[in-house]
Amino acid sequence: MFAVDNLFLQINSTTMKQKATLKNLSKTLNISISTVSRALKNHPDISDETKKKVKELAALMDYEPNTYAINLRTNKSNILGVIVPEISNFFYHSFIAAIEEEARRLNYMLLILQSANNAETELENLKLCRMNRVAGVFVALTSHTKEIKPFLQLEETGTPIIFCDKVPDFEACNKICSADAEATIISANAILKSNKRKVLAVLGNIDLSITKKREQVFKETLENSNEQINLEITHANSSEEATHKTLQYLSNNMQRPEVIFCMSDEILTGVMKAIYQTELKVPKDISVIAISNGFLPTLFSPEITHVVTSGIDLGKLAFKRMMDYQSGKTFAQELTIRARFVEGGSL
Amino acid sequence: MFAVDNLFLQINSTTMKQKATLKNLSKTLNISISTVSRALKNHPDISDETKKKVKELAALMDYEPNTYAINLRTNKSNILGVIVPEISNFFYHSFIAAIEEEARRLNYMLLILQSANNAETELENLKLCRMNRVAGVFVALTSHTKEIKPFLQLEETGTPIIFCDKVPDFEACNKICSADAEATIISANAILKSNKRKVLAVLGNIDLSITKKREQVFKETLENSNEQINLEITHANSSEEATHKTLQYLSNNMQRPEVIFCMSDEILTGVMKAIYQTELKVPKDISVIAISNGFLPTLFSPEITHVVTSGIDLGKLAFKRMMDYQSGKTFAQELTIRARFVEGGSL
DNA sequence: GTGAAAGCGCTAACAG
DNA sequence: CTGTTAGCGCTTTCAC
Repeated sequence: MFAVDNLFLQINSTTMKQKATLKNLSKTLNISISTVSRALKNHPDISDETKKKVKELAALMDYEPNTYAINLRTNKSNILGVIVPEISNFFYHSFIAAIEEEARRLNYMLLILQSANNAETELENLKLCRMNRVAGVFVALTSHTKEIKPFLQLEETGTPIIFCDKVPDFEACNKICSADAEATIISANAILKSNKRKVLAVLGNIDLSITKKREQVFKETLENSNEQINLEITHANSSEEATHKTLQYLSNNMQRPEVIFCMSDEILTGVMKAIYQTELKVPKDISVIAISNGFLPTLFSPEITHVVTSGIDLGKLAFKRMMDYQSGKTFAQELTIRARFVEGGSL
Repeated sequence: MFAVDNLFLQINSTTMKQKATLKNLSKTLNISISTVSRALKNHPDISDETKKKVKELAALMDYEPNTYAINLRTNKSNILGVIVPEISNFFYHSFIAAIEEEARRLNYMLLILQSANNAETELENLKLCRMNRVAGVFVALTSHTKEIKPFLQLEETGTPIIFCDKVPDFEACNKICSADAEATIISANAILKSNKRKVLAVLGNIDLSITKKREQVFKETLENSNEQINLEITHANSSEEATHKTLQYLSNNMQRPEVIFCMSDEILTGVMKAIYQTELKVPKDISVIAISNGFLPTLFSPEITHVVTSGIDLGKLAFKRMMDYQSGKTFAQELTIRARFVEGGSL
């Protein structure tokens, strides 16, 4: 204690204002920088006495290692890149939140980047990841991404890339996907079981592969059922457009669908607004089923029957894959999050 | 061109695999590192010829500056810290999205950290900011934060701290707030104007200063109106609790409120669920008004009349303040985002 | 057990 | 106009 008090005085008068660095610590203690460095990391070579001395002073001076120096020296970082088309989206939002939680637990930091659903911005984001020597990157591709070479190139230099949700076709890479087909099949089967025969499917941007996939599977499932289904399909690029399109179908009393399938949360909000604008009651006059991230359908009354593909689950699994990669399992692997049916009162 | 081709061959055979650094560039070009560095930054001293040569090679070798080296050398970074109690919250989410957008525009990167509404985690987050030599930090305090000294200390070392939304009482610091009182007054006045006299106010966690403030202002505004108002107040710590509490009031037919005031989006979702569980119709049987971030009220039908305090506006203003700070305006300043009344059909 | 020394990639005085 | 030099703070080999 006495020694420390002594030091304190000394520091107060001369070095207090100095930034605590290994060099400064070593100077005040009159030992070498390397010894200080080792002591702080509990290197076995260093005597307990020295360790104690060093650590006490370090605490006193609020020593904090300079991450830039460390990263420069070791040529790596504990930063993980996360590149998503957009943050303001239920799915990606919970995806990021899940990764954030895991990252914090395991002492990683996150560089969160959104591509504004723009392939060029995405490339820039990748560059930012490179420049920051990230330890790995999670990426959900934009719908316009044609070229994944830059990603694979980065991976070749030893930086793990985990493609999430929106993944490329190319096989030899790590992918974490939602069970899109499964979710769609579950939805279609629920509709079949409900015995409604006039079906309206409101889908997203027609250019997105996820839209194409869901459309195809949805159609097939209904067709293969041997039931006489009257299926209408429409596409909307936004919640507003979904409202608009849906209203057209609802206003035509002859053709009015008995059940509406919404392929996403965004579509669902649009569709529900359309329904509210009519006098139709759910589920008496019209039924609704959606594929969703899980939160939104519970806001309505009755709650909307939906199939969950969870961004949280996806984020957690992606993170786990990243950690496995970091510990050597670098082979390509495709993992899938299962879909889950959630009974609401809307079907 | 010939020269470049030549270089290419040379690179291909010997240096291609090397990481592009100033050193490597300088070696291949037989000029000094500093000249390369200057050429790349368009330093006026350097001849156009040299600049051209250097830039061509840099492009060819995919040169990317090492941010760690730069930050170490210059002892600063283009990273801004963002510390919020939680991301999964309409308000903070849009707050972050707004900052993200501005940051991207001005070439800053974001270190997004959530404190899980825990003062200790918040302190750790601050430490992460320090360790990363962030150029500034935006912070929305947790409701448990008692001690803001660590923040002020960081500011003393030259790192701007902008307190946002949940700000400390201490005056001598930069704050960006929503006009809480104003939003509450607008809500209360809307209720007074509606001539409903049985009012239920559903508020958030009673320990939060924002709750106290809104409660106090709400009460005062109603009291000062000289109208005979029958006001009930209840508190809920979660959406679920809000549902539960609201149901108790709704089930009692004698006492049933005519209008419900929801102090936040979270509360609003809970209250609406409760209403849905009864046979009551909005606004015929019961009216609703909320203070909100703007998105959620539009999901219901009729849309909920609300007062917007926008996370986006707050984020944008906070970012602007940060930039002003960076360019020298370091004096303490308190800025306020005005509230905006949005007519829905629920009152 | 401890220290000396080299170097990660870059910037910025200073010197020509 | 270009080069030399001295670090930023840290890790790590090698030597004692």
